[in-house]
Amino acid sequence: MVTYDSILKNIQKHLVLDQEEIDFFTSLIRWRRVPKKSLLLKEGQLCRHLNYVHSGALRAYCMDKKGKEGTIMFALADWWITDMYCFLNGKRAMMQIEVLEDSVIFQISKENWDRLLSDQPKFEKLFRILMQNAYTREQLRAIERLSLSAEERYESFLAKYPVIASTVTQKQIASYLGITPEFLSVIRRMAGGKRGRSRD
Amino acid sequence: MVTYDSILKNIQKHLVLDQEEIDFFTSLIRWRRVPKKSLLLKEGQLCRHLNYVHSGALRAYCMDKKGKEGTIMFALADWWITDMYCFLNGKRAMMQIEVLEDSVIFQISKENWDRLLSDQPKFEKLFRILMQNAYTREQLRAIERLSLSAEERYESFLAKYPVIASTVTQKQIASYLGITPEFLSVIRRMAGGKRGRSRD
DNA sequence: CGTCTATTTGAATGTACTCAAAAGCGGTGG
DNA sequence: CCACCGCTTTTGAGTACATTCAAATAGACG
Repeated sequence: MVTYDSILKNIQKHLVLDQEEIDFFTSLIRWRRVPKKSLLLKEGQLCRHLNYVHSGALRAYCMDKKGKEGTIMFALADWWITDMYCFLNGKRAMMQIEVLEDSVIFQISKENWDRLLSDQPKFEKLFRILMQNAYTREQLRAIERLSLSAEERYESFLAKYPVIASTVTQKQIASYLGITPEFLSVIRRMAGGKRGRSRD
Repeated sequence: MVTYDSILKNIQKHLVLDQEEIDFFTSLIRWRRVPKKSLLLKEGQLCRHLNYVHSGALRAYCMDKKGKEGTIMFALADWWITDMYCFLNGKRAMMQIEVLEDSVIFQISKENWDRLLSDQPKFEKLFRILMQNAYTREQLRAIERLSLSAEERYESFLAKYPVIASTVTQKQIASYLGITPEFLSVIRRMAGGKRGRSRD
């Protein structure tokens, strides 16, 4: 029913694998169905797994002391997601990972991840590339946060992640952009006004 | 005069190298003295090198359309710095890297970096770890930006990077935190006031 | 010593937030 | 199938946090 095609294709964008390596890799992962609204990771838990999203939608977020949510990332099909810092360092999670739509994920445990990297160092390259992509993405986000207005960040988000934008709520987008949902609503009204007027 | 000890020690925190690997690695890097106030990388240039700071201080920043600077990162002794996205993808730099103090750096060109990774895949692990550290650092920065006030972000910066804080100007710290130097000055006055009053 | 930039200070302004309430929308059970 | 419930989105008024601009002061460097 659920095959490893998606995750293997994702990996084989970066590595050439023989059958033995494929078998070893697949022996280390397990697939899980996770229902909408469930929490894949709760704050304070140990984060034991790295997750690949086969289908569905997840969101990682954290709470500030006033209870306001800050969305750290979204993960749709073909994305990897975990609380990376806690996964790597065996610390308790600072974030929660919430299931936005019924999803199917592949999980690799920290133990198996360590085994994968020590037994098959070839996979170092895969994770080097995934980490460098994640790094450059976060750095670009920091740059946009420093140099763009809330409205420009919203436009940039729509342009970069149109599929996410049409999957998640505005409240969630607002918490990713670092603004309130009320203010995002104002931004959308203003932007709509601009476009509307330009057609006169 | 300048030895490879510092960079080799940095690498050997993550990898065990034999003499041949050390020789190969050092054959791929060159050291450079760079004077204060010079630009190691200019916006629009191709970013051809990954830099390791042996001594001194560098800063990466970008300009928004109003000419306001946003500091992306600082790099003191024993840090790695480049415009990673452009280094990896051969794009023109979006950021500038400025020399804050007379510095000595080790550079590895993109060509040599590619060669290093293909000839000595062992180094994949090194860069996987450097990338994952950079990623988790940027992610934490995003979290703080989402959930902390300007004053709290400043306190966190002081706690995390005391050496940087005492090396660079307040203007530069402000541009890293995403606030104006005037407002940072107000924050410092208020914080000083708090500490002062608490001694009454 | 003079120049240049960083830092401080204050007033006026603007951007984004809080709070409250109404409207919209989706899901669920009767 | 419809009515209700809960959550999201919109709207507006008042407010707070942070910016801009201008000017004075302090520091660093040649």
